[in-house]
Amino acid sequence: MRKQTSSNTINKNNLETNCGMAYAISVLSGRWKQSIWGFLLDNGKLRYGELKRKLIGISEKMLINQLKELEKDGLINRIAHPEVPPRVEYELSDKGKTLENILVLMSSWGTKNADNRIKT
Amino acid sequence: MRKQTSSNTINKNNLETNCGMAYAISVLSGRWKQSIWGFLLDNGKLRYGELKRKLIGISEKMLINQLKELEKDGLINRIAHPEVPPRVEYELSDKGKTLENILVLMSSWGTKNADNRIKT
DNA sequence: TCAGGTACTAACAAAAAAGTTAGAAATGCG
DNA sequence: CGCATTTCTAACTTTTTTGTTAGTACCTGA
Repeated sequence: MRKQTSSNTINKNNLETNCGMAYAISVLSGRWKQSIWGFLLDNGKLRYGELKRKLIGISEKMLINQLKELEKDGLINRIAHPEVPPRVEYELSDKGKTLENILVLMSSWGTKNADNRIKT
Repeated sequence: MRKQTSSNTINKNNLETNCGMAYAISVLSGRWKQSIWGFLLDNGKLRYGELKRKLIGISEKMLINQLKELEKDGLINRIAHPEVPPRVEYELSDKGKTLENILVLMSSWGTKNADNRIKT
């Protein structure tokens, strides 16, 4: 899908491979990823449908999409039970859990600083 | 420019206003912002042209664009000297500097974890 | 007077991200 | 059989982000 030769993609890859900070931000940068991460931290395992109910406003496409990316980046585990109707659970992986310290800091930085924002 | 009623924008705003974590990530999420932040941390003040030379591959439009956003979010200060030819310096604001702890953590998390990435 | 350096701006185009809508597979149950 | 349940796909559109290219304004100094 993605054109690997566009200068857009080239620049992005350079930054991500050269800089751990950029990589860290990139794995958390989807519109819904932080929320998903937070719900999984609070709840342990959650089924697809439970996540959908918690993430108010998300579409099925975006939910799958964000879950797939988080899984690809190794932050979550997908546990599929071979049943019908299907039952799929998601949970933070060990790698995903190692973000906790950082994200707690970011969260408190954010709530402390968001109000200082200069309005447009 | 931006349509404030699209569900895209609504979702984005909801997440950013409800969650400090999302706000923190959003102010750092431009393609070049982390690099700009890093150079300003290392160098103190930098002129527009100096930044441009350091940010290899950036276009003038993107440089201005990212600087304007960082300024709007209060992370950097813009110091314009009334001279000809113009001289404009950028530096981290106090608010911008408060991100240092977090970004150092993120950076080391990133370099530690980027290799574990599951390739496509 | 006119090129040169500096920090931008504007108009447009391409690419990526997000959203919408419709539907598919698989099986148990009435 | 036909329907419900659950987790996803696929095709398509809209919105946002990023990139390209060509300028501009200003004074200085030759």
